[in-house]
Amino acid sequence: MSAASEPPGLRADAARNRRLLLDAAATVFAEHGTQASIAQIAQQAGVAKGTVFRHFPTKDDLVAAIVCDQLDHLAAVGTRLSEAADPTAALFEFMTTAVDLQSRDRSLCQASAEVFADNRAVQAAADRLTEIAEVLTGRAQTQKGIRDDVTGQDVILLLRGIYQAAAPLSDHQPTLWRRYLAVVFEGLRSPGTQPLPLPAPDLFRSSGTRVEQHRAP
Amino acid sequence: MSAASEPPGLRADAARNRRLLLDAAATVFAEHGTQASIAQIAQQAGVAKGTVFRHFPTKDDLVAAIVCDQLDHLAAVGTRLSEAADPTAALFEFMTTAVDLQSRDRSLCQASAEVFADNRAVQAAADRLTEIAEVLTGRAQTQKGIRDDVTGQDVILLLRGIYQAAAPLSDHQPTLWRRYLAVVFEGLRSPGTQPLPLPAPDLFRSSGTRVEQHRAP
DNA sequence: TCGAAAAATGACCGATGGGTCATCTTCTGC
DNA sequence: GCAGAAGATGACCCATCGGTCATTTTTCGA
Repeated sequence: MSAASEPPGLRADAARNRRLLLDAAATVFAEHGTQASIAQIAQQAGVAKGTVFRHFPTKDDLVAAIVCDQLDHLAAVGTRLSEAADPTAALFEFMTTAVDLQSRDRSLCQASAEVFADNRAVQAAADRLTEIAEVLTGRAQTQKGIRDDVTGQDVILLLRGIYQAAAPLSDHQPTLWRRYLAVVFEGLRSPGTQPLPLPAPDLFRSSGTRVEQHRAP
Repeated sequence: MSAASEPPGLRADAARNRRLLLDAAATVFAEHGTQASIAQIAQQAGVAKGTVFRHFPTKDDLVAAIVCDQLDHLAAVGTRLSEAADPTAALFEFMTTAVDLQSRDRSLCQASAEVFADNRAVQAAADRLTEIAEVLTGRAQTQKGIRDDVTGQDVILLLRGIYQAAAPLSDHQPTLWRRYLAVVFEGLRSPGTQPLPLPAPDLFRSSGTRVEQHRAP
């Protein structure tokens, strides 16, 4: 996808190594999270450490490339589902896919909160994803499938929560998240006993630039 | 509480420093999470680094002490609420308190998944807390306040998820978690459109020993 | 085929952070 | 108020990790 597409003018060996690196990073980050070391990824790719930094100036750049790919993949799924016949079922399927993806890739969930609130590319990918979630949510609301005081942004944030709820037991019960997805979706379904407290989160200022969300550790 | 209670036979200065250390650690871990360094805590306590290791042989021991205190505090709140007149409201208040505590203490949520699945003391405290959650949940179910196919363990895990959903925006909207607590509680309320998928998680084997849950990174 | 540019390499650097230990300080029982 | 034990100190050790760079290897157009 976007980050994985080779920049033009690369020498043959460079292009090959770049692919190897992206594949290796995806694998290693998925399993060990973003705290995996550059050395680990270099080894997995069968390449020297210096080569990693030739392709990605900092570790964050590499993580960002991987995470953007995942977010774009999810956005593509969402786009496809936004034309489904049953909008509420489509939203549920979107959420299922998203949490499942998180459960298979430890880096995805980390990146959404950690270092990348201030990374341009990740921000943009996250915004695209939120946009799709907004569409899916809106369609389900039109169908009266879910309560109308939740937003796409709410849905995105809840995806993170659902995965994290089950995460402590993920080694033991890898699909436990389905249980909590069901609870949350039930909560989204009908207009509840009362409206939700607090306004929905809004990541955008009137100017269109994103609000700072988080400080890097 | 348990971990904070001074072991007997300590010299006066040792006892004083131990208190200073526990207070400092609670403060620093709450703000910066468990990745805060020992040096940082020593400085906050006004004590040399070596002193920290005299009182707590490893960093994990110190983190465990702090986390146990927090878990026990929460368990105490739960115990008090388990005698409330309105069990469903009591459960909701328990959950509110728990998520609020997480939002004020970054270490609490980290510790529940990270290094401490295999720490005796933390495990025991978590078990005590789960026990209380079980009672609160059971009472709310008897009152028909929440669906009867959720368990106290589910509630504990969901607490983590609720906090984590709002965490990416916690700097910007510190009480956003109330919104997602409302969604989840709505999901817990009445018997939904269908029973929850998957059996509830069960941390205990028939022997009573806890199942291994997570590998340390 | 050859030579220059591009890329790969891996030893190296500096910062960080957990943990140790010889030495100095403080407490406490007598 | 003294002696010896308990405790505090901080310099030090070592492993890890992100990142750099001089040197060597590979590519590829002419």
